Amino acid sequence: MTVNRETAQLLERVAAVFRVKEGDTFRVKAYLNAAAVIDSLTEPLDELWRQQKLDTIPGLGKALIGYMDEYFSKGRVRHFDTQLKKVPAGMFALMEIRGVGPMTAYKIARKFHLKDRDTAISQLEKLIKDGKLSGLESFKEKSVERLKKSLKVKSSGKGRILISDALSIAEPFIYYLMLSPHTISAEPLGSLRRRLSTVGDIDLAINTKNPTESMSHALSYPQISSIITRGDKVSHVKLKNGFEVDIKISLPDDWGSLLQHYTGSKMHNIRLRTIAKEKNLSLSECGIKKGKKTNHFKTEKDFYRFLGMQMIPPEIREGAGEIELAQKNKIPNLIELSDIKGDLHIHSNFDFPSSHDQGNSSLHDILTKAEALGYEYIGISDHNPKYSDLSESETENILRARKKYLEQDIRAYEKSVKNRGIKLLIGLEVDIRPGGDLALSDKLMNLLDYAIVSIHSAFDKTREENTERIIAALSHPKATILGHPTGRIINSREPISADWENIFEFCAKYKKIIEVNAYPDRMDLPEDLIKSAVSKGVKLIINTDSHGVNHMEGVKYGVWQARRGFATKRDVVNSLTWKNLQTVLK
DNA sequence: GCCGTTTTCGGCCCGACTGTTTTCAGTCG
Repeated sequence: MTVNRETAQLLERVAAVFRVKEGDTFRVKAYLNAAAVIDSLTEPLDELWRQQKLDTIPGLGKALIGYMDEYFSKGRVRHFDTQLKKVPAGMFALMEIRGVGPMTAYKIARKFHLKDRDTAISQLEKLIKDGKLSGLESFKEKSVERLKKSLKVKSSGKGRILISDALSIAEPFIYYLMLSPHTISAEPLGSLRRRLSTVGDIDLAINTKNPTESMSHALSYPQISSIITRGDKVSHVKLKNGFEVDIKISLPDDWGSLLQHYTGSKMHNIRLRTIAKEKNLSLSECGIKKGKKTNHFKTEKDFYRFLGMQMIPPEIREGAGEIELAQKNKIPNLIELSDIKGDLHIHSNFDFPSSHDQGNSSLHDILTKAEALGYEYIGISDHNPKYSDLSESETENILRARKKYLEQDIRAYEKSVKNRGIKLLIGLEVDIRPGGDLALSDKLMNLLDYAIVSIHSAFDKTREENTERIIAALSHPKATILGHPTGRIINSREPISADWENIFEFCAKYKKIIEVNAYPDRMDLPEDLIKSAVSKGVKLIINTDSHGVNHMEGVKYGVWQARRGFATKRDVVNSLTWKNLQTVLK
């Protein structure tokens, strides 16, 4: 578990104790809000604490910052320990079951003395089996059945998945929804619509004049294994592949309100409603209430306009200042997929002793795909030849042979299809070694059109060491691009620790380019670092890191990620024409 | 607990769904 999730969970548990032990619901809200904010951070909380930047996090005030100080310096918080001791610890395990909140969990854990977090669930299962649970106050047959169902779901439940995987589940469902003559339109909602790199639940919305028919059509989707809740406006189902999907329905007159409401984020909506409340407006998925009159909205643009602000793109609705910008009409024109004119991080299948995995597509296939994507140029950036096994002259021979091979290939391609003249750059992805030197000599670096430099080893160096090695690597004149900067692999490897402000200042000064790697399990840079880079005037490049032509279509993930970091066309060098790109790479 | 272009006090988003409590509490997003 990451440090952010651990800390958020601690706050959630303390909040749960406050919830069941005293009446102060606003303190509970404050703790849960802080937990949600910490969860949404992409930088590790302990890192921010070391840099004394906790006071920049909204929702953390004097008291909580004090507790965080204690937590990170001593490993525990006395006040929290005192609170947590007031309840049987088994309740925290029960709270992980869907439909079981603090009150229910506490009621069960107290009655049956579930004191152990690790065994509480199995004890609960036994209690149900023995029929002892229905003895509880206001917990009858139906509640037990519901609990049983949730326990089943829990055991096969899945965590957050990559946006690419979420889309592959959502898109066939949306296609199915469109088959109904009652469906006017259908869209993803929530984190999927905001294009987060990972998605928990999949939410889908249906725009229809016949809600009853549309809901029953949706619930007949053949991939559904069970219907968890069923309502006129909202239903919740589980698919055969184990993922859960929320289905929301709206009439055309309320489509804008519904999209706005369920796209969130929660923080965005809370912020928006707090502002609206000051004008005596009440916001919900049903529209905007002013006194007794409810205003309806067919589009989100109308919804935001009514509130006196610009339409806010879904990707930046995180309650992180975008509302204030929209009120001042200052939402930037975010980069779009159609702005992208090329991809400079593509691995080919040219065969040589490479330091890491090679691509599996030929240049011919890569060019064909590039043309389909409407590109003006591409760059081939295979990994450098093995550093320790080869002499400099052997490496040189490989690089020269590769250049010859690729150039032959592009000439053959041009002849065969009379293409529009896609320009080819022959580059390399060069390892940044643990000490900051490159895995290619200065002399050989000069054979390249450009180099992407990336960390592929020694991820656990200190913040200072990583900062130094990255700056050292980027100091080579040919090292123009820093590839997948943080090295994170979502759900499997943490980002490296580095002083990014320092690195970005170096990049701005020496015109080095930071990659936004669009590979779905990388999505690297994280969005808050993109924001920081953009604010310092650093140029970005959105690359796919393709190891096969099908990966090249994934550029959209990088564009979405860049949008989440407030990047505009001006910030992204592969939106430049071929001519202008060449001057940037020089 | 947090927060502030009407505020350092007095507010704190809003509604759907479920089950059981005949008017609401708990949970979720």
